[in-house]
Formats: sequence, C-alpha cells, structure tokens
Amino acid sequence: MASVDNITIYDIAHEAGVSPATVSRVLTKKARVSDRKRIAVEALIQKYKFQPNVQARSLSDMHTRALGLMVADICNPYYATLVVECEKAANKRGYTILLCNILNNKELENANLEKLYAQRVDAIIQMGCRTDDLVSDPDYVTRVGRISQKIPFITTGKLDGINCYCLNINQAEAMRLAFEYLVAYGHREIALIGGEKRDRSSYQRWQQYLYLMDINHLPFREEYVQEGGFSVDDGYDCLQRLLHSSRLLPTAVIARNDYCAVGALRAAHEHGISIPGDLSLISFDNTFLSEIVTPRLTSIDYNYAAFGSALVDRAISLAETGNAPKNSLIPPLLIVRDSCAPAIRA
Amino acid sequence: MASVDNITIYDIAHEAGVSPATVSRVLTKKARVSDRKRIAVEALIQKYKFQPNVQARSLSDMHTRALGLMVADICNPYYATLVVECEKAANKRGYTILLCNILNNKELENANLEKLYAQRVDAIIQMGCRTDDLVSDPDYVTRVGRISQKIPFITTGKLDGINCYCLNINQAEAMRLAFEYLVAYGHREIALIGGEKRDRSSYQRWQQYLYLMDINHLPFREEYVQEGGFSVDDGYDCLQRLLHSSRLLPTAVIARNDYCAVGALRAAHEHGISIPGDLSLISFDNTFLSEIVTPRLTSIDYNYAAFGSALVDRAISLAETGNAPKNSLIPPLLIVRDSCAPAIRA
DNA sequence: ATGAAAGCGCTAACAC
DNA sequence: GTGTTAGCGCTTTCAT
Repeated sequence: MASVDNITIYDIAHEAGVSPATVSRVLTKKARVSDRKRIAVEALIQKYKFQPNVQARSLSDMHTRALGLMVADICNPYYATLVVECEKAANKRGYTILLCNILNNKELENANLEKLYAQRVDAIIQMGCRTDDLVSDPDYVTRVGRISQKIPFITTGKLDGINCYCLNINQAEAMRLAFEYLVAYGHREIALIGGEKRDRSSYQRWQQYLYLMDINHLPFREEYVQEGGFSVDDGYDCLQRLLHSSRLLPTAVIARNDYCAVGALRAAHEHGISIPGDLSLISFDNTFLSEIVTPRLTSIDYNYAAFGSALVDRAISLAETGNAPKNSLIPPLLIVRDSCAPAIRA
Repeated sequence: MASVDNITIYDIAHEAGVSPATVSRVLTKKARVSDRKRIAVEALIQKYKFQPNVQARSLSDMHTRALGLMVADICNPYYATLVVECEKAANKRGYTILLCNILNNKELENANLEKLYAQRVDAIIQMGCRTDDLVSDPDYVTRVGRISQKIPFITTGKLDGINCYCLNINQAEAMRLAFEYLVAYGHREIALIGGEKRDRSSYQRWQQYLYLMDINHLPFREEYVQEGGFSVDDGYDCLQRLLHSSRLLPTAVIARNDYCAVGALRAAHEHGISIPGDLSLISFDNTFLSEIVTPRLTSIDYNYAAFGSALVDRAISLAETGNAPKNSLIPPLLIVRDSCAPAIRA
C-alpha cells in the first residue's frame, strides 16, 4: 500500500534476480526482454509502486520529457483555455508542463526563455507577446534563434528569419466567417474595433476586412476602423470614438476579441444603443466571457482542444523525431449566439 | 555572445586551473573559496554563460528547486491570478513551477499528486478541489498523508488529520466585511446565494451569516439562503429561485463569488430589477469580472500577491529548513464599486 | 581553502 | 536476450 521510497532499479534487479539493465529495459520498452523476466520485474514494480527517478533518467538520456510553455498571461481566458488543452495533451504523452507567464514584460520574456533552456526542456512553445508582432523584434529573434538550434521552438505566432515552427490561427478565414455572417444578415455598414496593426493577427484581419469590404462593394469609411488595444477598456474607448466620430453609424461591429466586445457592450449600453437591436456585435476567441455577458456574444472559436494538442504533438514529435510540418493553420469556427441580428434597412 | 552548450564544471575548472569541486563551491556558495579563484571562476561562468545542469544537480543533492502547483482550474480567474502570483514569488527565489489542473476530476487529482511526487518536486501546493471539502475525503487524506511524509504539502484549504500546512482566507472576516457594509447601508433583508455547505468556505461564511443576522437582530428567512454551486448559471438559478420563493424580497444579496454575482446580474436584469437601485449585490474574489460587468461589482479581495507569495514562501522554507507556521489566515479586503446602494426603507 | 573521489539513479553501448 | 560497465554533470565527504 504505502509506496516505499528510495527504491532504485538496483533493488528491483536484485530482488528479481536480473541485472539493472534488464529493469531499465522493461521500463523504457526500448529493447526486448524475455517474458519470464519482464513479468517478474513488472510484478516488483507494481509491488513497490516503483517510479524511476526522472532526474537520473534525464541526466542519462538527455531528455527531460518536459515542455516549456511561455504564455502572455494565463489570466486571459484565451490563454488559460489553450494551456489547459496543452496540459491534457502533454499528460497523455507522459510529458510535464513548465509554465511561464510573460506578463507583457520583455525582460521577463527573455528571462523565461533562458530559464526554460536552462531547465533543458525538450521543446518550448510560446503563445503571445513578441511572437505576435507583425514585424519581429530583432533582439528577440536572435535570442530565440540561438536556442532553437538546440531545442525545437513552436509558436502560435511567428518569428522572422529563424528556424521555428508556427501553428497559426487562420485569421483571414476567421474574419471571413464573421464578416460574411454579418453580410448575410444584410449589414453594409460594418466597423472594426480594437487591436493594433503592429499585432500580426490584427493586421491580417484588417487586410481581410478591407478585401471583403471591397469585394462586397461596401463603401470603406476611415472612422469605421478604430484601432486600440485588446482590453475591455480599449473596446469601450473604440466604440465611444466610433459613435462620436461618425455621422452614419455602422449597423454592425466586429470586435478584436471578447474583451473588446465586452467593453463595446458597455459603451453601447451607456449610449442607449441596444445590442443586437440597434447594433450587431461579433467577436473573436469565444472565451467563457461570450457566454456570460448579456446578450451572449456571437464569437469565433478555434477548437482549443485541437489547437492545444496540435501544438503539443508538434513539439513532442519535433523533440523525439526531429521533424514536423513547419507551418500550418488552425481553422476557425463561427459560434452563433445572441449579439447579432438582421440589419434594419433605412 | 552565443552561449556555448555542453559545457560543464569540468571545462570551467580546467580553464580556470582549479578543481571541479571549487567550481561547484562558487556555484552553490555553500563553502568559502579564495577570492582569487572565485573571481577567475566567475569570469569564466560569465564568459561562457555557463548554466549548471539542473538534472545533475538535483540528482546529486536531492533537491529539484521545483514546486508542484495543483489547481482546480486555471481558467477560473481566481486561480489564474493566484497562480501568477505564486509563479512570481517562486521565480524570485529561483524555483520553477510545475502546474497541474485538477479539472474537478478525482482520478486526475490523484494522478497529478502522484505525478508531482514522481517528479520529486520540493513541495506541493494545492488550491481547490478535495482540499476545499468541509469534511475531507478519507481516500484523498490517505494519499496526501503518504506523500506529505516525504515532501511538504501546503493547501489553501485543509485536510483532516494529516500533517499538512494550511493557509486559509479568513472567511468569517470576509463575510463580516461584506455583511456589515450592507448593514451600514441600512439593509435588513439580506440574502445569500451560491456555494454549497459541503464546501468548507461556503459553510464558514454561512455560519458567519447566521451569526451576523442574529447579532444584528435581523430576522432569518429560510428562503434567503439559496445554495447552488459556483458558476454563473448557478448564480442565475439561485436568484431566480429566490425571487420566486419569497414574498418579501431582500434588498441585498451576497453572492458566493464573482461568477455567481454575474449570473445574479442576469437574473435581475431579466426581472427588470435594477442593481443597485432595487437590489444591492456584493460578491467575493474580486476577479477581473467584477471590473468588467455593468454595474461594476463591489467585491471582497484577498491581496493575491501577498497570498501567493505566502504560499510559496511557506513551501520553500518548509522544503529548505523544514519549518513554517502550520496554519494562518489571509485577511480579506473590501473593494467598493457600484453594485451596492443604501436600502430603500419602505 | 582546495583537490580527489565516491556517489546520486538511470540509460546505452558493448560484449557474450 | 542479458549482464557488465561506463558515463550523464553535479555535490559532498574526506583528506590534506
């Protein structure tokens, strides 16, 4: 019952009447062992609930079976959800997660990178911060470049000119889903709020927005694009500016993320604008926020479980076999709730 | 510039003309080394940006400088905030965090416990799940009991009858802050929604609620206490039941947490009840949710930074020196926002 | 103060 | 198939 500790493969080997190497072989399953010995050893492993010392194993075979996760901020439900899915996927394959929050601090980002490297993780996965930049910070590229020669580096963003693996959300498709949904509802005055063009995904969505406006023959209006960050307050400010700056109000708004949408909700509320009655609102990320506000938000989802396990699977197969597809795209998904309605034609 | 890898203390020792033991001594600072040699070694460490192999070090000195964090669900902002603070505190002391989500799954909870033990973390900190039970699950007590004989176990809850360290929020004081704030506003009909009595902190708050009702000479009404979980939907359901079951509506509601309060907000909205105009609402945890809903929620905060670093400091001093205070209480704090108003006396 | 040497517990050649 | 042995890179007695 009580797992005796400080037991080693030598103890097991001794009691089973075999050599330590044989015990190691049944542990790693990397070589064939006769049934008789294997069964004897397995029985003792059971009996003592023996768990091989991971540090010793790592020291010997140069693999830690640990994955470093660098994440912008786990307090953001988007990252939290993704991290949980990564953890599940890693568990399933016997890997451990080392979590580091970057907290929007470049010093910390550098330090975390070095730390994970010093911990000899088998691969590093980064989501957010400097991997989200439209044009990569050369200093960070250098740092990651050096490390990625030693261990695989996977990101949900990208880093120009180095050997890293990118698993991106298909932002153009995400925007298309949102946009066409609104168009199908008859909207023609469609605004875009939040985000920054120096952020790659914001930029890509903005490009796609321009393109879609164009092919749908909708008139582009400068003031319909309100840049401004990623927070609730940013969303609020953006909608405020939009409402004050335009004579022809939009009938629909595409928010950068659920945070921004929540801020927009508040601004609309203060202006006595009903959503979706007077204004349709759609957002990205489909975090739990979109479920809990009133009205519930129609939002773009990414299938977090598939996203997380794709990241981890890639990291692990890179660590173990050295190859994996260099880049690929996660397909987004439209989740319809209550924040959009048909446009009211004047 | 480029950190050469696979460099060991032997390389440093060789180049510095000293023995590996001396290099180890300057690394650990656990023994005196002559200034001359120390400086020479430090220079080489700088030069090569040498980082000692953590696995080798752990194997040798039996310390991993890693802390295992078991958390109910990182997607919950309460836990996310706490985890980030733990991480900061751990970083500051050179420790690494191994994160495990329990996800309300006893199998997973058991597995995570074993996993962290197998990883030889120097201490385990658990927040949530079975450490939150009013009466501890004997099976889990046994499991943790076995492990806590080997490594320190710290929790934000408790576990009956075993050698573990508890750092709890002062729930009675938290409830008192909320309650007296409402009383000072003239409220006499005060309801309590969400939570479950099998949850220890819910139970403690409920006890305190009864006590405070009593000493304030407020009449207790059965239907003013609506138990019902911890989610947004639970909060919604609780307020619904309350509104339907009582002829004399309360003028104030104390919600189990921000989630429940958000649900209550929705229920109130649907009933055309204005908050705080018709009904005051106060909640616990002071997560970012209380900032982003309308109206902003008055909520009880716990000083997460102090909470997180207290947990980690305790874990580390337990791991390093073997002693720390067995139990202590985190003082709560009232954060006033817009969801409460003076009672309207009929 | 410092060096030599013996582990820490495992894996991976290498022989047989 | 299986055992022997040499590391993996560090810390820590134990001498000196």
